[in-house]
Amino acid sequence: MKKKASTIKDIAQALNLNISTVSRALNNSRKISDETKKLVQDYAEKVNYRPNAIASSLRMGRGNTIGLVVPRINRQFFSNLIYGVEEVLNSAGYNLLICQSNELLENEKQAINTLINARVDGIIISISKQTASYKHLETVINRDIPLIQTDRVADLLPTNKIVNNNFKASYIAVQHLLDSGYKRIAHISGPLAINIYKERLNGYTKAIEDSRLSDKSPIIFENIITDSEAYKLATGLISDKKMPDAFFAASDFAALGILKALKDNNIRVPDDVGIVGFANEPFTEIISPALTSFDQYSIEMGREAARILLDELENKQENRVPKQITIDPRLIVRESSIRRL
Amino acid sequence: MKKKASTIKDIAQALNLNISTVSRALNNSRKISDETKKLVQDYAEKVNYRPNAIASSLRMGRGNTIGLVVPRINRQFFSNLIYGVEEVLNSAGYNLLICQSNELLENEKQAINTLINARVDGIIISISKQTASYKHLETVINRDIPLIQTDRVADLLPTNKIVNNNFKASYIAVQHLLDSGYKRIAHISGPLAINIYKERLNGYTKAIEDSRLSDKSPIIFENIITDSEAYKLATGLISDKKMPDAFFAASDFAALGILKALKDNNIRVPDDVGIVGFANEPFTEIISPALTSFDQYSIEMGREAARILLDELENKQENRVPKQITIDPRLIVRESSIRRL
DNA sequence: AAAACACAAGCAAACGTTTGCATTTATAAT
DNA sequence: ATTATAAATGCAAACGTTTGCTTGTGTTTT
Repeated sequence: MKKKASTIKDIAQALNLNISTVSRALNNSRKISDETKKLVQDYAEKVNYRPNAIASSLRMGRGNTIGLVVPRINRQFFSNLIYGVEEVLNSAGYNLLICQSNELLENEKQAINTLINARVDGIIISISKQTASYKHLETVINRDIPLIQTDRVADLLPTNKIVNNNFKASYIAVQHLLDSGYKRIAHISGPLAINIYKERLNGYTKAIEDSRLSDKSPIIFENIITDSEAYKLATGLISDKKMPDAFFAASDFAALGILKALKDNNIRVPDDVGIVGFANEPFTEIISPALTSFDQYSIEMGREAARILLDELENKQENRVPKQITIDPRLIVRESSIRRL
Repeated sequence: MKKKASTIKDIAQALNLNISTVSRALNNSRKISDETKKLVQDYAEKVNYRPNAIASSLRMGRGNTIGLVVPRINRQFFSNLIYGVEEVLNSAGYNLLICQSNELLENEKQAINTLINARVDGIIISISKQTASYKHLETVINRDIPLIQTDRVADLLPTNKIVNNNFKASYIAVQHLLDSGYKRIAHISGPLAINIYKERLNGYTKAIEDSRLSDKSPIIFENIITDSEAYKLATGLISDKKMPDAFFAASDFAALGILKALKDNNIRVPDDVGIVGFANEPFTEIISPALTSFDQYSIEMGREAARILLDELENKQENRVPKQITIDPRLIVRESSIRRL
């Protein structure tokens, strides 16, 4: 004997009013007398009326929902991003539909599909490692669904973008190591298919080129992300006696692996070898020696992505020019890169 | 001159069919001839038809969407939880609507409201620090929306629950410290309004009682969560010369604060003082000495929560008895708690 | 006192699906 | 040839809102 949820129709019936009146009363329309409004609202309260957002969405043609696609929800960077997105979106009255691609293109396509079908008002995405074809994203654009790319972006797509200045940050990282007196600086890079790693690599290369070093040959190791990969790499370098005197790693985890390997082989950091990481993972300030790294303002990136999206939604105008917001990561100097002389 | 998205009505018109036929063809109903199916499906493909999930939801009375409410998306534990939930839900064809309460009851209520209005099929929640009144959750139950509580739960509410066995884990933590030869074991607790901290405290107390220690007086410090709070606490204990010889902290961050303070005061861990934390935060195995802690299987908890929910949704039956799934956290022994003799 | 005007409320269509039932057509059973 | 049966399609209502338009009152203006 469960009573089903009450609708405006029920209320109208009970109060001997028309549903349009009830609807307007609940939405505080000025066309309705205060008297009736109170009557309706009180009764709605009493019967625990909850507006059916689905019906409303259908009628209004929009659901106040934003879709978000990230590679992995539980990576610190992305969970911070989501945090920021949710914060802004929620206080603007939007809901957040979240999908993760697990770094797989197939899942990403699937997610985009779901979001389109759900008629989200906009989509924020950080593309997967595999994403090299952009057809699914073009579909989004063609449907006039505002699309914002963050962090990992497809440069060619004409969408708003929120990114870090990876090039500049890397350039600064190398300069910092040079300033500390290191001379043979290696770069540990990630999968170059992802633009951020490519950019960090470029920043590194340029900085080395621009340096006053006599030996300007870059030392690059690609596709190293986990600490164990880095550990192996560093161990190999030690036994091959090819140890550089500094590392700029494109990820903190890679930096950590290097650090562990060096410690295990009694090579002193920062005295013998300097290290700079990237992302300012929580552990960087906790380990010993604390790791120099870059704060990416991930929460703020999320907030900004949401803000841009809201702006686009609320000031709908023709022929917008896609803009790109670039945030400079902040170098956080810690022990691992300051040579005690 | 933008063409609006095509609907089954458009397809029906173009193909000179009835919309019901189109609908059935797209849903692969057996009532439709293969011929017509192919015709419809091909045409739908051609015009890039996307079913309007909102309309479908309205008609069907359900939207294949699950709501999730957590205190903070970007805490490791919760982002892992979400990861697990998303994984299971997504492959079962459900969408995930995420809200964070920011540890505020008001936000939590608001989130629940939104989710009810969105007519989600079920809700998974980890309640906020402030949540002491459960009216909003009762509303959910009264509306027959399946509700699953995880980790932080309101015991009195008759819902399914996925929890850690905090009592048992704490008991084991203390036993482990006793086995390592520590004799004055303190407990650093969190806000006791949250059940998990209460349970951990109880486990600690019981273990001390059950011990063979001559001095069985518990040493408890409440409401310490951040590492800086713990740092201050430990520093105070040192200057007051009231240092216990071991700490079991209800959070890794508290444990970290203690550890830092001890190191800064040249007290050796684990030789002079032992430490055990809780949650197995990523940093625990990275710092030196590595911190003994408890893995909570957070991803698996998320998966399990989602599974339970799906089960409840798919095998709808009257008078279900709410069940509680308890997961034993796993003690991960690291350096910080093994006394080298 | 008639015309003009607000104001409040009602009517009905629309959003895009799904689905029970009715109808048509082709096929099988008598 | 007639009827019963099955197969394929069409019709129309329903889900719960929102909103332009119409209608009915009572108040103001001339």
